[in-house]
Amino acid sequence: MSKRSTVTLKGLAQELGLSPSTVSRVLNDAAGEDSRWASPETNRRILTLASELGYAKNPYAASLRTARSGLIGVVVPRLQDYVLATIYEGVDEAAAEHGYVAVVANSLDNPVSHDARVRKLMDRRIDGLILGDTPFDGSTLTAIEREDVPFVLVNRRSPGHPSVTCNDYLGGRLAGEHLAGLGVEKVFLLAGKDRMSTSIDRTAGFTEALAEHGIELPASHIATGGFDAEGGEEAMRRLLEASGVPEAIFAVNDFAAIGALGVLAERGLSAPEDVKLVGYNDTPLAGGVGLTTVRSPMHQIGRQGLELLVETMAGRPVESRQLDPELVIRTTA
Amino acid sequence: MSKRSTVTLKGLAQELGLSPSTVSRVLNDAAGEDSRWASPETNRRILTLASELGYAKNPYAASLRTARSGLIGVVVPRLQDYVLATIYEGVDEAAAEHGYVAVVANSLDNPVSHDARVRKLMDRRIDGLILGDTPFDGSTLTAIEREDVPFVLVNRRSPGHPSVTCNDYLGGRLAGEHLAGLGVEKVFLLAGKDRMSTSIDRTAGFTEALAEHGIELPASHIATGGFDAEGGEEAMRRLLEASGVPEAIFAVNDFAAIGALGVLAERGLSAPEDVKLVGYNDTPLAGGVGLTTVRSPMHQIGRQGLELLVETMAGRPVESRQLDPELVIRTTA
DNA sequence: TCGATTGCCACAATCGTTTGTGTAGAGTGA
DNA sequence: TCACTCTACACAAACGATTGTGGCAATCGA
Repeated sequence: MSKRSTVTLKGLAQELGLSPSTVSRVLNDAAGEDSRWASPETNRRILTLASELGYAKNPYAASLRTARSGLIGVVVPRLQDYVLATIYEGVDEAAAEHGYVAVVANSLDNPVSHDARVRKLMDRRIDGLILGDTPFDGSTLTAIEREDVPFVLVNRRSPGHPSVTCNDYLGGRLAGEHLAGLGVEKVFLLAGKDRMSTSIDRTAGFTEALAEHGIELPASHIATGGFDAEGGEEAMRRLLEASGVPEAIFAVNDFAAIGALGVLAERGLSAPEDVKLVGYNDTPLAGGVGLTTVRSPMHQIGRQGLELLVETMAGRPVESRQLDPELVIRTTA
Repeated sequence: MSKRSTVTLKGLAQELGLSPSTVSRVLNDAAGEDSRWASPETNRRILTLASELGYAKNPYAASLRTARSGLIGVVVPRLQDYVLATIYEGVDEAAAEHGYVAVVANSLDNPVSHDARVRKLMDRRIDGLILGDTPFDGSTLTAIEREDVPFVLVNRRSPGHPSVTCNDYLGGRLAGEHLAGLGVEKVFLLAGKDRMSTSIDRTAGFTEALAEHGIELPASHIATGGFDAEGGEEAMRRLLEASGVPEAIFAVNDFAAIGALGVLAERGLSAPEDVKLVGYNDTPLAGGVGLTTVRSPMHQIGRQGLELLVETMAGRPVESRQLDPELVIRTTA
């Protein structure tokens, strides 16, 4: 714990009367105390002096030599979004366990911004990339594939690329089954951003489950929009305007659901009395307002995303994972 | 845009028939096209070839030589918190403008975790540090002051250290004045975590404003707790249990306010009919549920925090800044 | 016309690690 | 006893930039 660690490998070696190479090998050996690179006695001396002097390797010198940075880039649409923030926490946690440090960037779901952010991360010589903002068609991936940095997708999937996501199709089904079980007939769907697998899959699962129960979902009962409260409000207003009041609503995102709830309240409508409402993700606020919702394993998605990435970085073949969601029944449906 | 940029400074120089030093100076000169380090002709040749080949300097080699990393560390209690996520976005944005890249870490408001995260950032040789999790007494700062890395506080202040915060005292006053103007007498305060300036200052401003209107706030009407929905629920329950139903409530955080709203709803109480409610920060959800709240300039706090940091890194003297909040009246009060 | 300046550029040391290659001595087996 | 294999290290060459120093022409001032 000295002033701004100025203790170097060479310094250590000198102090110990050893050569830097030996000290380096011992310090880097995972075996630690009983590294095979030096005598037990020497091992001990190196380790203790290093910790005494608070030696911390200069990551730049090391990276320069090894051409590995120990950095993992993460790009998300927006960190303000609780869902992505949670996923990132999972990534960060797992990254730390594997000795990496994660660096995030917001793409705002804007291709230009996306490319700029990715480039900036590349310039930092990241060892791998985790993408949380990839559309279903994978259109933002072309620039990345040209460089040959390993990457994996999280939250949103795109066919042909390794990803870890929630099983959104199943999630949609859970919501559909539940609502169908409630005996409703006229239902609205706040579908989120089209082109994203989260929307596409949840929508597919939902409509299919409804169909199996003889409930049909005309296009006029579906509205796309943002995944946030504002997006939910807006979509809700449009549907209300065009098709009147429904018996039930499925919003593919809790925030959108809460936005919808606000709009309903304006009209003097409340859930579940006037209309059943189910959301998606189970964010803390859902608990706060008693929202019935589909819980997605956000944190796990992040963790496993990172793990999948280290696999691909190690050159091992990987396959995408889908984590199961779970229906959480509260009061709104 | 070649494969994983393997083009180096030396390579560029060779290609151009120049020495690396010249190329380096020109490339690093902010003057760009008309750098004074080489002839106009040479300047042009260097710049164009560099961009043609997609040359990106190896930041590790550069950092090794210059002992500057271009990295700014940011530690926040939790990125899941919308407020901190927004502040971070501000930091990140301003950092990019100044040529830095920001790296975040969650401390969870846990001293052990805090120290570990800071250490990890230090090991990465960050050039500066932005702290969003400092308690009023500055107790988490001792380890940091020992190293001599420049740092600034954001969101929460601590006397004697440079910080940029919301003028929370004023924010508290705004809430107090507003509620007093509504003619209420029995009011509750959900004060958040004690020991944090955000709580302390908002509480002080609020109670003083009330006092000026002859309204007193006994200790039994104040509850501390987390800054999230859960914390708000819990605190609300305790107060309700101990002191009955109030006429008004000020929660120092929107999420806590929404949590309280949920608890009120359970009891069949609603705002503003049964009880007036005002929150703090003006997060998007506040708009969604019609919450009257004090808007704090979160994004700006982040931006200016970074700017204050670059000032101190440049060795210039700085002083703390307090940004003014603004009352946003919606429906709950 | 001559010394001084300026413009333009090259040399070479250096930052702190990592890692391929050597090597002296101790131990081992036949 | 001899040829070998280990053990336990040391040497030295990278990695890719930055930067102090220096040199050679051309130009300038007086």
